[in-house]
Amino acid sequence: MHKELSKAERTRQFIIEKTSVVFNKKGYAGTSLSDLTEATGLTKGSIYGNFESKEEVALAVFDFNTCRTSDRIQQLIDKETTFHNKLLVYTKVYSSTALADRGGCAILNTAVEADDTNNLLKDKAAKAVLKWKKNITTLIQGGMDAGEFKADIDINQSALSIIALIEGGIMIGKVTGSQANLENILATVKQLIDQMKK
Amino acid sequence: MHKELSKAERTRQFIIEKTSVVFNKKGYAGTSLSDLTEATGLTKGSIYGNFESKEEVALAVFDFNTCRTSDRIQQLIDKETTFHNKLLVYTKVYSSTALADRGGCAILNTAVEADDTNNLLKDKAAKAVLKWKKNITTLIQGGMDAGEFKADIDINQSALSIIALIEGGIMIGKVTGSQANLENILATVKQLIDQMKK
DNA sequence: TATTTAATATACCAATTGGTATATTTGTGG
DNA sequence: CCACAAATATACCAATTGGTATATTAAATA
Repeated sequence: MHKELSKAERTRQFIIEKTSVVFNKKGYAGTSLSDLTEATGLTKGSIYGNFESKEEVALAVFDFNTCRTSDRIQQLIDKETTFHNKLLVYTKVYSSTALADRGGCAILNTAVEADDTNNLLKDKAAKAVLKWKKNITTLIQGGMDAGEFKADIDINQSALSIIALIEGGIMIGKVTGSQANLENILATVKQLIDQMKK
Repeated sequence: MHKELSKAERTRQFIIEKTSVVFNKKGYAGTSLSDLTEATGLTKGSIYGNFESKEEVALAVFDFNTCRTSDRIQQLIDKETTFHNKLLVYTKVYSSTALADRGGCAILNTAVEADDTNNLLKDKAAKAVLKWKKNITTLIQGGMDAGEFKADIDINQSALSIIALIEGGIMIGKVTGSQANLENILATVKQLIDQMKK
């Protein structure tokens, strides 16, 4: 009889979860192996038994961090019935949790650090942005097809602008230590979405 | 007779200029003293003769990088006569140079890296954001006072949203390697500014 | 030009880095 | 409960890290 997850698979997952915050806060270059052993309580040997390199841990952690939030968002979107309300989920989610104690948005952190230094991480961040964009454009298109939204919306521009506002808003909110600044920017996202309605 | 700049002051400036790109690309944690000696052609002793620490170099480099762009932007703003055109400078500047080879926006890079790791750098980034915000609110207020803009504009929200769009846009443009994505987002900035007009 | 001072280089430091080979422990099927 | 394999820990490695004390060179001054 085999278990759902082997011991090794569980340890791998354990390492990913325990190091996800420190990687997101300190970045790839700023996180040392000591940080990893400290966060997990495991030794270097144990970590290198489950991962080839620090980079492989970071890549797995990025997937964990992004899936974590995108899964949660998708759940909330599925609950909503109108496309307008589905889109508004983004303003609500990031209003409540973005500045919490997990180090902010993994996509933003990874994209900014990796774009000139690490192609594997950069590619992952780019794919995450484009997947997010795709989700938004699908929702807008759905709203247009359903007659809920105007017919002349520039879908790409709208989707990219929503993402840019949210990511820029998180950066500004975190660095200025002001939730109010983030809320102000999310209000613009809401206006953008409201303007789509017929 | 004393020169404009002492030898030491000139060397200090030389170090700042030569290391500004590597700091902006690799980040504070990712930049080593070897990077600094390599970029300058000087030795560690020489660098530590002019700076107390790697951190002090990074702080000076941040000021250099931000002044560099803000000075250039201010020059372009001063040339314009209407407040509408003054605001539009931001869309034009970041369209042409943001993704160039200097590592992107120093404010964005520093804010994202430092917000959980280095308070001195974080404070500098926060002040730079707030100074930028102040410049924009002043321009919007000027446009309102001059009767150029509507009277019911939420100045803070507008200023913060313009910054968020630009910074988010730079992040997206760089990580996806697409100038077009950035242009799309800057088009939204332009729309926001256009909507202010009476 | 001689002297002093400022600027830079050399040579070192302990600590930490990412990584690995080997030993030990733990869990599991027969 | 034994044997085997998988998982983890120990003990090490060379290289690099940020930083410093001292020696050397260059520049200013008298």
